[in-house]
Amino acid sequence: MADKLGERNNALAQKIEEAREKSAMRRTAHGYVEREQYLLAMIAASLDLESAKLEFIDRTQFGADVAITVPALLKKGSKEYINEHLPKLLARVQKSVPVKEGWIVKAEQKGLYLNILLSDEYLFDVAIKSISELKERYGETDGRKEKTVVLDYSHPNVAKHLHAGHIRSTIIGHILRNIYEAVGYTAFGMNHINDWGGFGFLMEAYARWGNEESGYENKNDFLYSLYVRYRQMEKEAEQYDGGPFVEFKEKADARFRDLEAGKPEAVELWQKMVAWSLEDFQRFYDLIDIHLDVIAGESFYARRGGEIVEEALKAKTATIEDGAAVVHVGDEVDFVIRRSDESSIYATRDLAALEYRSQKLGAERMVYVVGQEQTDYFARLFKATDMLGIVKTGTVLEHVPFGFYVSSHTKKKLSSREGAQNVISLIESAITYFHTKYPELSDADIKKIAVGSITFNDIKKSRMGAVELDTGNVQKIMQSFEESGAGYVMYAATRARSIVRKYGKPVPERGEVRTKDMKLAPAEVLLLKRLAELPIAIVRASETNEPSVLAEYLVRTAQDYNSYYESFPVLAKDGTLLHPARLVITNAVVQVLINGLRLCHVEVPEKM
RNA sequence: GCCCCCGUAGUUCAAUGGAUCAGAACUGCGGACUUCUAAGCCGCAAAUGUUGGUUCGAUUCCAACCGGGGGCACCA
Repeated sequence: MADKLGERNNALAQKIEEAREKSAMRRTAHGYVEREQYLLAMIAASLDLESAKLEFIDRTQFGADVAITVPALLKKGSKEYINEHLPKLLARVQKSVPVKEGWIVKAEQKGLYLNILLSDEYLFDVAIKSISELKERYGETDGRKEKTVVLDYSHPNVAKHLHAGHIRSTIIGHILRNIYEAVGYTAFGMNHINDWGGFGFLMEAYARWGNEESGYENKNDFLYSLYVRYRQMEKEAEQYDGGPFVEFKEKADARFRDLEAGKPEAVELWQKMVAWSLEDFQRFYDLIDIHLDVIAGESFYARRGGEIVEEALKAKTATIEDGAAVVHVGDEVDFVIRRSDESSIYATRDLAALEYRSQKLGAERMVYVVGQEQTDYFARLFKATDMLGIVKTGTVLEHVPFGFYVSSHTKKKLSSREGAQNVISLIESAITYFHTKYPELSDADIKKIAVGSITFNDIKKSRMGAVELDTGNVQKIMQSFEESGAGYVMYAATRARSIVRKYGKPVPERGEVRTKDMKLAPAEVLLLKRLAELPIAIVRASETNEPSVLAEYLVRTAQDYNSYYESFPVLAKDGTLLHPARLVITNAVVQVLINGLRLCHVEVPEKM
């Protein structure tokens, strides 16, 4: 394999492997945070209730802090559970160490639940302890340590512009990547750029109209103009039955075969064009400050894909139908894995990518963050993967779909032309908008607010829902970003931090807080339990592939804090400390909000 | 035609099959405030598309229907 394509792929393979090694080492070097360092897990462990479900409940409403149920027992019938098992459970809890040592003030049965009232001192102590000890790593857990996940997101198309859908994939994918890392995975974000399919057309177009290149400042715009031009020909061909497009297509297909064969001229031209597009996309990635671990486009997998198809045909797991290689993935459903002219198709490359990620990167889980319109495709791809034995047994393959950006006028998906409304200008508009509105803030803070508002807007609700954009009305779009919740959470964090900053001295250690100061007000009980929930929210977000779970949690936490802030002053006007415990809680709030927001790709500004 | 997703206050969204409250935000109406940042706080009003089924218990699961969106093989 001495051709240019082969050389290039070898170099890329090495880079991918290096990136993975680095990521795995980073994870193991700083160790994993054990689940048992957290409040609910500690209670469960000390009561020997591993299979039980524990959840925080409202003390003002239920007179208790934690409710316990045992789902396994519940299934067998509630009467049996309530009359037999629950009293036994209660007796066990009442004899346990936490009760003897006064961590649990009261344990009682209430209907289906075993309710536990914690002592204020214990609640304060444990919640604060884990936060102040773990600091920026508070929220992480070790549930998935030494597992590898590959996340596939962003995947723009070469020679086209990024559109709104790419933002969603990039943002949701990147945040999921952060979340997976927080639950212990070695996470690996891969940008599977479409840099292969349809390239024959582009190369033929370039051969014909490439001399117009100089008229374009942005080379990707030039490529896009080529795309538009041959698409136009194709459309006309559909209308007038062939025409000049027939010849164009023949030549284009020949060029694509040259490229797949690794012919130097073809590969060189292709590389040049891909670089033009990447340069353009990079502006977006830089602006939003999201950088995937590796860019390995479809081209990287094209060759191996061809071999996989051959092997499948030989093994008779794939057959030829109308000249194309297909896998029967269901009744009367054929999944095309190679075109009838024997060139590769996206499925060919996707199969090879699955194999690479499983065999070479050791991925135990693969997550595809791609729009909901491709649900059928991924179901078939995964079925075919299974039938051909492409990945190791037990590998989890998931398509994580998300809803479209829709026009708030028509409620319909933005057309690709509307979608092509420049993503970059959207971010720039946000920066201008916030600058005008809050002129006293620094450039750095404005950028944090603008980027944070955009990313949070994408994850504040469950990903399947459509995100409405008031197309053509920048002001309205900005308002929706402003109301997205990011500002609210950032604001809560900023004002909490300003209290800590104003105090100016190191925040007291929890050991320095006197027991009598740990007598908690209801708002503090609520807030501390909320703080203790961060790791739970992160785990749930990872299990459901739903960043909105974390976003919701952060908004609720900010709400609880804002409410607390109003009625519980920490410092006197001259800056002297009124109440040490409140300062400790405030400091913990700062840490929790910053940690949660960081996973959501939101940085807290210095000032708001 | 087949397949997928979504139907919850006027609007945009929450709610691992559970509690006495189906929670928020926006809008509307009404408040408080010379202590730490008002992008804030407090209060009032307002909702599970329809009909069945499973269950001790359904917004959640199942079926049908109604309404909205998306997809349907050699594009990605």
